[in-house]
Amino acid sequence: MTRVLRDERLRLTHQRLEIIREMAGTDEHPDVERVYARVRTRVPTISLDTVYRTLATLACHGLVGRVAVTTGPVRYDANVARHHHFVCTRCGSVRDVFDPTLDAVRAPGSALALGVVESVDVQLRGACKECARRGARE
Amino acid sequence: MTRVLRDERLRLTHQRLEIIREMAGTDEHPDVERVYARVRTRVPTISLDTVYRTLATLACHGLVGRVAVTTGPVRYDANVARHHHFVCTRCGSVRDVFDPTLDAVRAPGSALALGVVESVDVQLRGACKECARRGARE
DNA sequence: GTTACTGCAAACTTTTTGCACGACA
DNA sequence: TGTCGTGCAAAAAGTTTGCAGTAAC
Repeated sequence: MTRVLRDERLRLTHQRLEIIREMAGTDEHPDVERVYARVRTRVPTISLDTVYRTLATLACHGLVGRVAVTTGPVRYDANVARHHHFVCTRCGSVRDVFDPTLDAVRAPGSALALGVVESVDVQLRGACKECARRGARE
Repeated sequence: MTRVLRDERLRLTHQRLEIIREMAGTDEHPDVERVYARVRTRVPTISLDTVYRTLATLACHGLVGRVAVTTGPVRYDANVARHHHFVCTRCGSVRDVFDPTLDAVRAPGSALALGVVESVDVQLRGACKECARRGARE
C-alpha cells in the first residue's frame, strides 16, 4: 500500500496514512465529513480541509473512486475494481454490487453516435433492508 | 401539460409555465443556474430561488427527474420515461440513451441480500463527440 | 377572499483557496 | 535543505429558509 503511494510520489504523512486506513477499512461510501469524523478519533488535530485535499489527491491518482450516485456531498469509494452500486433512495446508503452478469452489459451501438464509451456502470435503486423493513411496519 | 399541473393542484403561474417550457424544450440535463439563465431572457424579473423551488416541486410531483450522475450541482431531466444516460467525464455533459437491451438488464439475485430493487439505471461513461475530437487533436 | 407562489435577503452547507508553518524525503 | 503537505481562516459555490407582498383559484 505504502509502495503504491511512493510510486505515485506522494509523501507518506501521518494524516494521509490514517485517511487511507480509514477508507480501506470500510465498505460504505463515506463523504468527506464522515471520514473526517472517524479519522479525528485517532488524529484529533487533523483538519477538515486536509481530508478534502487528501481524498481529492487519492482520487486523482486512482487510489480511491468518486461516486456520483446521490445528490448532496461527494462520496468516496475505496474499491477501484470494476463493480456496480445499490443505492437506497430512502436513506441514501450505497453498497457495492459485484456481479459478472452486470459486468457483461455492453454499450449499445446507438451510443456510438454520442461518443466513446469507456465504462458501463449499473445502478440499482430501491430500498435497503432496513428501510424496506421500516416501510413495511408502517 | 397544463392539465397535469391542474391534476396535481399546482398553480399555473407565469414563472412555472416558463420553467416547464424551458425544460420541455431541451434534451440537456441542465442545473438550476442554467435554467435560470435561460428563463430569465424571457422573464427578466424571475428569481433564482423560484427556479430552485419550482424544479424541486416538479421533481416531487414526478414531472421532472433529478439525475445524480456527476458531482457538483444537481441536474434536472425533463424526460421521466425509462431511459439511461451517457455521461462525458471530460466536460460533464449528459445525454439520454434509449435502448431496449439496456432496459432488459435485471438486478442479479445477489442484490436481494441488499434490499428491494425498484429500478435499474445504466450509466455509460466516456468522452462525448466534441471532447473525443479535441482529445485526438492534441 | 383564500391560499399558494414569488422575490428579496439572509442563513446554511459543501467545497475551494491563500498563506505561513511544519514535516517528509 | 528544498519541497510538499498541513492547519487556519476566509471566501466561493450551491442550496435552503423566513417573511411580506402578489397573483392564482
